[in-house]
Amino acid sequence: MKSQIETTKPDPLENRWYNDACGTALALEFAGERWSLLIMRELMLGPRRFSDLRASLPGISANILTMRLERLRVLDILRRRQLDPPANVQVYELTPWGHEAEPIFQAMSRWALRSPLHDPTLPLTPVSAMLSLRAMLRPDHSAPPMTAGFRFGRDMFISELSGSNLHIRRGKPDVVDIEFDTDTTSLVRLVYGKQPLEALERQGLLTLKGDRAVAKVFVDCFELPAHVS
Amino acid sequence: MKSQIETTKPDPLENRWYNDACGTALALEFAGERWSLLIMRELMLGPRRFSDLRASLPGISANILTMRLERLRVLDILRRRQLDPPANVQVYELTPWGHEAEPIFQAMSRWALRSPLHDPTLPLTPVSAMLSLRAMLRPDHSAPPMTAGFRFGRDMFISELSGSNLHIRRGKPDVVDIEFDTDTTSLVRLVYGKQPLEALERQGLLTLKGDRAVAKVFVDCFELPAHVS
DNA sequence: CTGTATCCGTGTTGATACTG
DNA sequence: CAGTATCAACACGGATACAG
Repeated sequence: MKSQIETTKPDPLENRWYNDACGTALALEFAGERWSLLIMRELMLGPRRFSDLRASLPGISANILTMRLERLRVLDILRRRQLDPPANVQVYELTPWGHEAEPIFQAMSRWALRSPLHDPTLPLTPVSAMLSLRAMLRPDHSAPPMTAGFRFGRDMFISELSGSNLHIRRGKPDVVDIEFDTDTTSLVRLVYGKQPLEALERQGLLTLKGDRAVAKVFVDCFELPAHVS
Repeated sequence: MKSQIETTKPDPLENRWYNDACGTALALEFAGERWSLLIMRELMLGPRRFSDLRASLPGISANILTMRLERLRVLDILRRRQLDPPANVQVYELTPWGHEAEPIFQAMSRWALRSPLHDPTLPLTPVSAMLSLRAMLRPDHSAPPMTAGFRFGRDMFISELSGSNLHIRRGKPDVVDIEFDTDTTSLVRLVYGKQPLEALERQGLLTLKGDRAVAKVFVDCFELPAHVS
């Protein structure tokens, strides 16, 4: 069929699945293959290494991850970068345009979490837990600006809440108003399950530093969408 | 691996691809298979028949369409409905929750169309053309409220522009301020390519009814996002 | 005519093992 | 650690046949 000589490495760009000028179809051609969007999600809060990604995406196999990364790279959604010595490792990071995909994740989350099939006890990566906060920030909350730190083992984040904006970056939470040291599932139970802070602390699932009242104000800024039917 | 006896009809619900509490992963389990989102897109502006869908989704095969429809039905994203006599045909229509997926399409479109790989000359279905108008409505436009009708052969729509809202429904455009009789590609050239109305009319690609000045105001309410880099 | 089911060739996916 | 190679299983798309 193709008049073109077959190349050893198939060009990811000529693989057009849908022949459609529609933006949705185009997005699906870019990132509609299995795993692609989840890889992008894991990169939304900063560069990651190959093995980080593999560990965060339970079930993906190495060859598929390689293929997806290569395709996303060719499409200019992400880049591969060699870290300066002495680290000297390579990481994958989103391009500015890749970062602009975040509204897709927010729209998908807000829609899908309304299903009664959502199971909040399933595991969650630190990145998706943090991104979910941004997606589920109540537009009508009235909390004052504050900073909150999160420690999920080695993964640490600093978030700055200010009005309808929640800025998130990786980093050791040094000077923050409140700091949670926990795992992602417990954070979900606290923030979305409205499980009492004290109960989680008593079970040893969460440690809070900072003002307890401020922490409760923070938690109340977030809300899962209501289930359908 | 599975301790369960295999059923003749595999339950679409037990097919969990990603084991992840993240909303994005859940959305991808619901609608991440090939074609699913495009089927939903085609239903966003009203019920369609099996053969309508098949014709709108060039490349899908009948068995795949059947499988996707069944899965979306079980998930309560769409329903199958028997039209009253004398029509007596069955149609597929989104549930209210299915309709709530529209922000996903908007986010995907706005993101993907910024790629230089977007080819606006590819074919476009009437539904995606109309939906794109809603996605690409400039938030800062200052046009007064107006109604615009669209005829793409048998597919007819009425849109009501009012501030930042563009309501769209199927229907014969009877009492509208302006009416376009054209094909989707020409509409794209007019609205996003900013090709002059008169040029398209001269080529016989478009017929306008109503006030020409109003039509130009309408067209200027829409804008494609700028390409990256 | 509308929609569904079955068969089959092909390409994609993913688990395992392996290499620089 | 960061991938590559191999191979089996599955999903896809096309054709065809079937049912209302």
